[in-house]
Amino acid sequence: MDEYIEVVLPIPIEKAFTYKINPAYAARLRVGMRVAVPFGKSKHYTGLVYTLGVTAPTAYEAKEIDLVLDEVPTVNETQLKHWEWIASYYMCTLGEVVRAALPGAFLLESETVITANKEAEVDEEALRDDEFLVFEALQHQSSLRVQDIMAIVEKKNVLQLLNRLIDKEVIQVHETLQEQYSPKMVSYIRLDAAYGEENALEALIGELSRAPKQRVAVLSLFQLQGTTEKPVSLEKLEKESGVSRTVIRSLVKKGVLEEYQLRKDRVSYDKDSGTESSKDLNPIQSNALENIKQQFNQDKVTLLHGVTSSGKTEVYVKLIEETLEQGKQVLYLLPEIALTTQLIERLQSYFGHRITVYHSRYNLQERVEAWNNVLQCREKASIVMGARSAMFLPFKDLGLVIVDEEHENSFKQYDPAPRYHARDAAIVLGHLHKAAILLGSATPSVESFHNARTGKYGYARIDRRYGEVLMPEIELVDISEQYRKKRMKGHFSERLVEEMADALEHSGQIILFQNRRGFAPIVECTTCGHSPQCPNCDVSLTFHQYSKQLRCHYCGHHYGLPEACEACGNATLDTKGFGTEQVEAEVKELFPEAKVARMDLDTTRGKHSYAKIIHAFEEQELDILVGTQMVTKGLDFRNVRLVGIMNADALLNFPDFRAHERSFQLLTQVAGRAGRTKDRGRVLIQTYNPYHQILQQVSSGDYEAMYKEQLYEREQYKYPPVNRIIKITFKHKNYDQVNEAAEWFSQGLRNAFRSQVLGPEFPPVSRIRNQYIKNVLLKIPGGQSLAQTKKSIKRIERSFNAISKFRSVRVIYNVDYV
DNA sequence: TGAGTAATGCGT
DNA sequence: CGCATTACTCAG
Repeated sequence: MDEYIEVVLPIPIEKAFTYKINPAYAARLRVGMRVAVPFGKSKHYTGLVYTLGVTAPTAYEAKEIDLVLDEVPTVNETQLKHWEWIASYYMCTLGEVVRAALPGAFLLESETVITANKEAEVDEEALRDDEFLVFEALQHQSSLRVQDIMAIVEKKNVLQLLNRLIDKEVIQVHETLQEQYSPKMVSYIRLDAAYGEENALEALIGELSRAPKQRVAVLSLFQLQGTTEKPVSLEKLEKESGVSRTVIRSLVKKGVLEEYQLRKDRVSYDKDSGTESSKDLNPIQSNALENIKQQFNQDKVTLLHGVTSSGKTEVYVKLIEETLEQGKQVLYLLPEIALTTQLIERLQSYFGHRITVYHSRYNLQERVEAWNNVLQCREKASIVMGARSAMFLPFKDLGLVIVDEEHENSFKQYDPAPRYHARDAAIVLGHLHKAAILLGSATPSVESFHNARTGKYGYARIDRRYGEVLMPEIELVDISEQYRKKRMKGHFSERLVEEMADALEHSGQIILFQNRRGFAPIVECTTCGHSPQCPNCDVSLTFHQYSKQLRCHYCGHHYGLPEACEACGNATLDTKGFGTEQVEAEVKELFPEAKVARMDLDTTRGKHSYAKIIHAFEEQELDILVGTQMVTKGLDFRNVRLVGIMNADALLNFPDFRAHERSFQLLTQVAGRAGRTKDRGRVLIQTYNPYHQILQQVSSGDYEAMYKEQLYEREQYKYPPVNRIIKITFKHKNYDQVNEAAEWFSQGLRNAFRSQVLGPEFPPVSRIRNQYIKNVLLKIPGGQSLAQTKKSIKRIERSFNAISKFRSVRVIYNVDYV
């Protein structure tokens, strides 16, 4: 009797696929193991075993799996449950969740490999130009990938070419499947066993008298082995003896030394770190801690609302300690951007080697190791700190989930699917494990605060900064008035320049925040008003001074700044608006003595560049740091005396129901960077509109006023938290088709939901990478069943897809769109 | 999603 | 007409 299983593939297809299994495998197959399976005509994919022992399909002949890739399941049942929830809640396929959840190295895909056909004689004369190019390339390289061929012949479609080459018996094609993960091996050196005896060694030294370098190597090794019990690595021996690796290798060849390999963890910390005991809490913190524990006892998700630098981390540390004592695991989620070495080091000083860090800057191999550490419940994975994808790790027994900076909207994945909110998905995960769940923020999201207010969540508050540090003094500067009086120096008001000079004089540091990178967002011809646009997207190109380039921030298209206007030919191009680059340039002019650095997407591309800038600022090698959002998150600099916000209006005027909430959060967070020690910090906010409610609320630090006002507005206009929203996006390269499709779909929605449908509307940037975009917003009132609503949407989608002209329009769902 | 195939477009 | 590009279908 053949046995059959269901397999989930990491592709956006709703259903699982049935495969036949070799009876030899049947006994050891478990749900959650990875298997390699053939899929389609030539592809092989990695899939996850989803159901065992299903009945044989009748409608088709199931294929047989290629290979079982695991000894033990890579994914546990709790994870599968959690992923199913994500797929159904966020309206995507389980396969898409699997793709996002598993480290890339776990998901092997077959690749077509092209090799020369050694058997057949090739008649070079009979080859066409492009065929000859491939033939020639194969004389130098033993194998080529399809993408290599594309590069060689500079064409996208190489299928016909390959087929001709196969016919002419020039090449052979086959599929390979390779495990991408390999443990890191380190070479170690020891004396060959034959020289274990003292006199043998002495004789050896004598023998080597004519090879001084080799002799030094042997002596150093002997010395190293004498001082430590640990094995001596090749690298260490090289360093200690000052002898090159060729000399050592020649000794290995002679049989004097022996080289052997040991597996090494890519991610490891000193065993000694983490000995520091946790700090005693001040009364306010202990109070909060007690409060939190009480809420936990009632199984409530709890919101810790603590102002910037109030010492929330210390409270977390206490909770983590207690969880570890119960032998349970801890998940500590942070937005990517806040995962700075600063915070990680701080936690490591308490918990050291018990922490595993998991985020996007880790490479494939490191992620696999982290995954396996969690899977095996190793001590070093007792605490996992990471960005949103860390919650996909194979936890067995979570006792505590912390979501820090809970309000950050970067917790919501935007593209590709699954478009999940890590905070909300982590809460669900926590519930599955029956773990305690804590959300932390200085500026909670309106949603979470609302949940706390209505009693759904527990609530604890710390409203004073740690160590009696005062909240910074916030001053609003009216730049429209300054412009009128011609008091502005570039984009700097008189007040800001004064305060900067003062800060520098007292050797305090300064952070300047401008929410735009590049030099100027728009270049405009003063003669004809033309401004260069991106050919692929509906946006003006941003000017970048350092590269003298115009650049599109959506598709990356760029070219050198033209000398003259492309439309009228006059050399009268001017810039409009300003970004971080320009702020940096102006600062350098205003304060030529000061050391200035810039921190934005452009300066933090490299793997370590981010850490470098932060480190330099920490060590006070820099006086002024100019940056985008990046400077607002989780950084803790002792010596910042002044924070300047170059233009608050750019934030406030965002066309989005969350713009005000977000502005409040962002401004409060940046402001919080100032004065983290005894000296009271100063914050200057430049704006055209100093009487704006939000700015008033920021300067008085009145979170509740902001909350009340926002809640009122959202009740009026039926936005979250009173309603849920699903954004449905339509994408197609044809303008009319998007319009028609969106119109048809929203008509269907209106029939079902009437006035709850908003749009369709073009977003501010209505074309990206040559795709036109139109959005429809569906508002779902509190009482309405979400599951039922989604079913109706799916039903509409089915009839939508039945219309052939709509089928090529991509439909994207974004549930709880932020 | 991505590979294969059918349908359509393009230049001579 | 021969080839290349694009659209569409389907996978176990």
